[in-house]
Amino acid sequence: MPSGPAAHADPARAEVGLNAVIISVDGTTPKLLTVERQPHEDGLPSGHLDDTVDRTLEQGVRRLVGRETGLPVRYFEQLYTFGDRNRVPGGRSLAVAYLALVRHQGVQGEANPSWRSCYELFPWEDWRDGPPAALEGSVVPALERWLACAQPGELSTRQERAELTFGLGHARWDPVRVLDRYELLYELRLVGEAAPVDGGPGPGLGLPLSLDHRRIAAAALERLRGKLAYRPVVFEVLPETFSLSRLQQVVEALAGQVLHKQNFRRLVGSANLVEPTGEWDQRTGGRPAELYRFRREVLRERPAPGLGLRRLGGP
Amino acid sequence: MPSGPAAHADPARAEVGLNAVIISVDGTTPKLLTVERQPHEDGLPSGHLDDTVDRTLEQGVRRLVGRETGLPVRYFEQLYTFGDRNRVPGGRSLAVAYLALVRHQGVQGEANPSWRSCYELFPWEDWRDGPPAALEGSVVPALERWLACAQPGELSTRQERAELTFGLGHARWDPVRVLDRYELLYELRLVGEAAPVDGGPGPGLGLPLSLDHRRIAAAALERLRGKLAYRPVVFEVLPETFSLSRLQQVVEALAGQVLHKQNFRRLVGSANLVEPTGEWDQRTGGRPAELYRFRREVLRERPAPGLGLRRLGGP
DNA sequence: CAAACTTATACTCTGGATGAGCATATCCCC
DNA sequence: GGGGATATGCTCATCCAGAGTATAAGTTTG
Repeated sequence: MPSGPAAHADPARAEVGLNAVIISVDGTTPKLLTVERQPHEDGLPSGHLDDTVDRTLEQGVRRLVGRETGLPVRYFEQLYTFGDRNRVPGGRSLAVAYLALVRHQGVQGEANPSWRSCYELFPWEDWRDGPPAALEGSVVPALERWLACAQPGELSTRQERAELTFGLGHARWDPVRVLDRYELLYELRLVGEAAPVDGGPGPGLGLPLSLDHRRIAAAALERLRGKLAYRPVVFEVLPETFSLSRLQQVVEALAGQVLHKQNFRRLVGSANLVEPTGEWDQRTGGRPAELYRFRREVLRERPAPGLGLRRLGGP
Repeated sequence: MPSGPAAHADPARAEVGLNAVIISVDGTTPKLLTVERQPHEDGLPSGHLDDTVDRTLEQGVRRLVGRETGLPVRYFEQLYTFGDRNRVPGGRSLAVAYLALVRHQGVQGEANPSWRSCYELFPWEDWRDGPPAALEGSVVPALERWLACAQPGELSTRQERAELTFGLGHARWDPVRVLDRYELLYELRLVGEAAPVDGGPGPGLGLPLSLDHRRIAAAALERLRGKLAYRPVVFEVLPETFSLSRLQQVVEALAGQVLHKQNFRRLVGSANLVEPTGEWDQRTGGRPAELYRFRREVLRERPAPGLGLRRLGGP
């Protein structure tokens, strides 16, 4: 914020870019929206702040998402502002990134928007069917090479970092540390945006995006997973009514982890975030499930009590 | 981020402002640095991004802090980007706010920098000597008036929000919810920046700052208190060596809460964040205290294990 | 139609972390 | 050397998260 009207040397007016990481859950798959930025190169929906119409940053993002996707966004949250001069070719571009949550629905438009599984971008993040193949197959060997070529003094530090980041050794996998993991893989040149190292495994892990967009997506997934535990954000990707099993399914999809069913129910119940509707879902294939509704009043009670999952507890 | 070089209609170039909330601890008082922006009006150190010298946003803040205060900053963290068009008089100003931590030392300069107690700005946030006077004296009565004039449907919602935000009724005081509290007080017109309501208490609670700077400071304190629990940030305001009591004192100052001494030690010990130096502080006035040093290696182990205070546990 | 299976829901047990108190050690000051 | 103050070590109760077991209420199948 300027100390005065800053009349003199025109201090660095910068273009204000906006990026949106739009996330939804389709069945059991968490998805994010990409657009075609070049032929055969996808990236996040992006645009610029337009001073003539956007009163706030969030309104700018809202306009941008509307234009590129037409999706009705149910939740916005500012993620981070990127301002490195060398971040994009051609000089400074300041970009404010937002996380947006929507209920899943189809999209089409001239920018070729499409839904991508989050785990297409981050194949090592989905532990619902046990340790992901990408971990054992690519990450662990690469980590071992990285440890092998460490300076003697660095070794224990590298080792500890690797174990904590990827939950190896004694450490437990922490679903939230998405960005840490992406950045370590970037250092290891295991993801496509980083130029592959000689003799490294060919194409790189996961689907690359333009520029640093996959990094931004990692930050978004990290933020979302973190928030699941202490803010009621899941409900923004769910329909009006849902069974508790569906709620758990969606949380598991986003967290990339299976949860203990009974304990999940206990927590949801004690958090007082949902109320029964009296209706029942008959299409379960077993005993019908009661349908619940999010008690949206809790959003007014500002310190929203959260889902109760204090730590995303895995099995 | 631009889809192309954006040559055409010059999409909304904005001035990029920078704000810094510089925090340290002086004895048992957490302090933040203000500068004189107008005669008799203090605010946060602010400036603009300078494209010719600042390669990154953080470098811009570093330069700004250096110019206005000369303080050596030990930790930077981006807080939030404010972009409302009507935020400051005279059109859009985009401002990126940063939290900065320094070891305490004197400052002087032409902008009249001075250290202010955080609790001069937020008198209701310091619970170390029991419930703060400002709570009982001003906040609670104002909350009761606010509840009294609620619509019938709103009452329970308002009540729940008031209780959760300020730890009244069954709810416990949560040291982290600094911003929630400030914003509620702003709505109640209890803080000086908001125009006083008719019949409201005169001057408003706490020291006001320019524009929305006190709100930014609240966001900073909230972030810092939150981080105390899971990232080793306290050490950035402490000297190289310190006793465990001093460490606890500083945490208590920032958290605005007294902690159980024995449990604090247990946690610090198990978190493995500090190591004994073998030296002893003789000036304790009692049994000498062993001096410890932060194991700075843990910062390399990226998912920094945190202080162990999973919740800032009060008595 | 009954057995087998699937899914939902309820209750119990256990280990660990957290909150709180008691006890001891080592200094200073009088 | 006793009292006060601070540091440090240990124990106990409580709560909660993780994990297991049991029951209810449907669908599918022989």
